[in-house]
Amino acid sequence: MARKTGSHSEITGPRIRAAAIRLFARFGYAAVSMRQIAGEVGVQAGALYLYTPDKQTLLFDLMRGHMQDVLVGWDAQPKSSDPVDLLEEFCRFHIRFHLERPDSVFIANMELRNLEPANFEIIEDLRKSYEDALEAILKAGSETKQFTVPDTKLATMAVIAMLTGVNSWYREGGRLSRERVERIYWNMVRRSVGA
Amino acid sequence: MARKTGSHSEITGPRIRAAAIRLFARFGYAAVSMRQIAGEVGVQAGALYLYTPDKQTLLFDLMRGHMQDVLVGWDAQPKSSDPVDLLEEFCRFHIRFHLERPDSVFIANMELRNLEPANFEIIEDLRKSYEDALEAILKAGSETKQFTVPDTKLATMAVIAMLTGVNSWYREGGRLSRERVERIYWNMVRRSVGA
DNA sequence: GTCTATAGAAAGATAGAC
DNA sequence: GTCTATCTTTCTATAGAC
Repeated sequence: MARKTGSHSEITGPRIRAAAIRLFARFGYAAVSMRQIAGEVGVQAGALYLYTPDKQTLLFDLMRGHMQDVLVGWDAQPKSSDPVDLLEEFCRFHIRFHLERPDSVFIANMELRNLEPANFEIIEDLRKSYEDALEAILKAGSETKQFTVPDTKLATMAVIAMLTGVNSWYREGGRLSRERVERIYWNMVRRSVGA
Repeated sequence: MARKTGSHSEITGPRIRAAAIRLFARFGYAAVSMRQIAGEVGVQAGALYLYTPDKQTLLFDLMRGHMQDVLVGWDAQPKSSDPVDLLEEFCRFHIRFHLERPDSVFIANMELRNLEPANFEIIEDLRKSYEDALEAILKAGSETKQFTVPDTKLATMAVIAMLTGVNSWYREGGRLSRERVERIYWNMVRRSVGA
C-alpha cells in the first residue's frame, strides 16, 4: 500500500494478456484498439508497449501460448495402449481442455488470417502437430481393425471439427453437464469411426 | 463502347458484393477498408455509398443473403420420406452447398460478432431455422428407432460442426473428389447417429 | 453514376516528463 | 513503470463538380 504508482511488471503483463484474450475473442483482433486493452487493464495505451513490441506480436504470443498449452496438456495426459481407449481419452481431453478456455480457442480458430505470414506458419505447424496426434490414434486403430475409416486424414479433420464445435453452443450450468456432454460426444465419435 | 464513364448500376452492385465477400473472407470485416473494396471494383470509395448506406449494412446484406440461400437451397431439394435417406440428402446437400461458396460460409461463421445487435438477431434466427431442419430429421428417425441419439439438439450441433468442417481443409482438385468426400462424411454421420 | 476533395474521428506507435 | 502529449496514418462517410 506504500505507492499509488510504481512497479507492477509482474502483475501488469498477465493482466494485459488476459484483457487482450477477452477483447480479441469478443470483438476480433482487428476491431480492438490498443487503447481498449489498456482501458481494461487500467493503464494508458503507451504503457502496453513495455510488454509487447506491437499489437501483432501480442496476438501471436497469445496464439502460440494457446497452441503450446494444448500440446503440453495432451502430452501430460495418462494414456492407454488400446486405440479405442486412447481415442476416448483424446475426445474427453479435447472437450475438457477447450471448454476450459473458450476465449483462447476462439482466437486460435478465428484470428489466423490476421497473423503475418511468418507467424502464421509457426501457428499452423503447432496445429498440425495436434492433428497428427489424433491421426496417429486413428491409424493405429485402423491397423488393428478396431476402427473402420477409409481415410484417416479426413476422419481426423471430421472428428476435430465435431469436438471443437462444442464450444459454439455449450454453456456452463446449462441443460447438460460437462461429463454428460463428454460421454455423448465420445459415443458419436466412437461410432463414427466404426469402433 | 460509346462511353468511358457513365451508368453501370446493374453491374457495379454485384461486383461490389463479390469483392466484399472475397475481401471480408480473406482479411476479416474489421480489417478491410471501403477503399480496398472500391479498389477491387475499380471505382472510388465514395461511389460505394450509392449501393450501400454504410459498411455495416453491406456486411449484414451479405450474411442475410447467404443464410437465405441456404434455406431456399434446402427447401428446393427433393426429399425422401425415410429419415435415413433424408439425413443422407441433408449431409450431401450441406457439403455440396458449402463447398460451392466457401467465402460466404466463412463470413457467415466468422463475422457474427461484427454485427450490430439488431442485425445479429436476424442472422441468428435464420441460422436457427437451418439447424431446426436437421433436428427435425434426427427427431423423426429417433421416434422410428432408426437413429440412436440421446439428445437431438446436441447431435444436431455435432453433425453440423462436422459437416461444415469440410470447408476448412477441402481444396478443389485435391486428393479426394467431392463425391468421395460426401460419401465418407455421410458414412461417418450415419454411424454417429447409430443408423 | 462516378469523380475529387475533405471533414472528422480514431488508430498504432513514440518521446520525454515524473 | 506509467503518464501525458503528440506524430503520422488511415479510416468512414459526405459534399459538390462533372
